[in-house]
Amino acid sequence: MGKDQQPSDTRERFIQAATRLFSERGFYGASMDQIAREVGLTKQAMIHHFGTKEKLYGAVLEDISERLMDELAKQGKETPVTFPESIQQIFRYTRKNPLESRVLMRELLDNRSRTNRAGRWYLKPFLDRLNGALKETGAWHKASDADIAARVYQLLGAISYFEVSTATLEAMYSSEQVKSMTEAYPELLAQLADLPPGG
Amino acid sequence: MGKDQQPSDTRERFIQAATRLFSERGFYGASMDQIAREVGLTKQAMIHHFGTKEKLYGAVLEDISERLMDELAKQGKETPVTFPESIQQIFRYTRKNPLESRVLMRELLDNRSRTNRAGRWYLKPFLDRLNGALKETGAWHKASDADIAARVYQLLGAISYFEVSTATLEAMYSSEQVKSMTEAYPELLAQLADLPPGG
DNA sequence: ATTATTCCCTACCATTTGGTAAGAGGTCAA
DNA sequence: TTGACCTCTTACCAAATGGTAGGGAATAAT
Repeated sequence: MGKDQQPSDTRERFIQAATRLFSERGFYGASMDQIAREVGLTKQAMIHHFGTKEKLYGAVLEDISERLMDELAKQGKETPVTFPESIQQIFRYTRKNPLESRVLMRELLDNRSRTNRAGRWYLKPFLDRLNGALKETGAWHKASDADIAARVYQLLGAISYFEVSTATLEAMYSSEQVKSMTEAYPELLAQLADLPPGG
Repeated sequence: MGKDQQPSDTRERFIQAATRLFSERGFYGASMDQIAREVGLTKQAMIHHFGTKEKLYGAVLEDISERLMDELAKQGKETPVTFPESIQQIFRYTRKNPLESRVLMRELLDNRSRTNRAGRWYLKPFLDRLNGALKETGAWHKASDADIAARVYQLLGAISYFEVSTATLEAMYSSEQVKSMTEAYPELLAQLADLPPGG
């Protein structure tokens, strides 16, 4: 937020560790002491940087949101890309950064109960950007904003859910099966992303 | 599990309260004291019935799994139903029972970190049943188990994710938009469920 | 040289956590 | 009537929780 926001390295390391622990155990399950010790500093050092646990968590979300935006920006820089490609890229990104998917998913779950005080929803710009991309796509020019948002959300849902549940899948099915599912998934996503709107 | 498993009413009430609080705050966020006070009894009374927090949680999962199976069984009783109809029914069910969706989603998230000791995965029969239903569908007869599981998982993912994130959606978009998205969603699901396998 | 600021520490603290110990009151069988 | 459960209670407990208070060392600004 305000301030100069120099990464300060230490701050960055706290955010990294917090991302890991929040992703594994959730907001309530991860303790400040744990996170700080992961970095090799004390809980109070962390409090010095972030103030409260809530604010630390906010910093983590902000960080994730930025990375997702960067990913999309990076993509569009050279070649104009299609919407399905964007979706596949997000999928690949979440595969490479599973921790962030988990934090995001948890945020959606916790959001309702934790006081949504700031009212600031860190992911909104990212979603708006995807919505815009879909709107530019052939059959979607005339689609309503709601239809567009629904499709985008469905795709993100499928992506997050897949990533998040991989561990469970592996416990239920053979790891070969999981592997072939994982490989087949981008194509499935692309199919769905290409599906024209409405019934 | 073992024992006679008489519902015992009190036990049932504990499970109900636990479902609510686990869905709102997750495994770590919900305290035994909170849950018990919700029922109007003491934490120790609850411990008497369930032993530990983990076991209480297990009972909650077991309960949810049973309800989902019942829902599918109820459906198939009179008319043979199509796979898309099953999916839509699950969607309607999760809409009516949002707490359970949330608990399920959280379970997927927590599963990895919490010692998956029992190795018992309460949802497996439910998933197997859906997989079976899809296999009976036209173009899916020859599809691989992995492809089938992938499709089922994608659909369940889209359903859970949608339900779970409704609160967040409402914070981001107008509630009218959310409403129309919600109404459009079953058709989207049916479309996806009808989509033939492979690329 | 001195002040202010940043970063991090030790020392606490009240509260809450999951869980144990021991027993009270009731029901039911022998 | 005795004794064995079952259900639920009060009384504890050690450990962990998020957070405060205050200071020490280094760096930067004056």
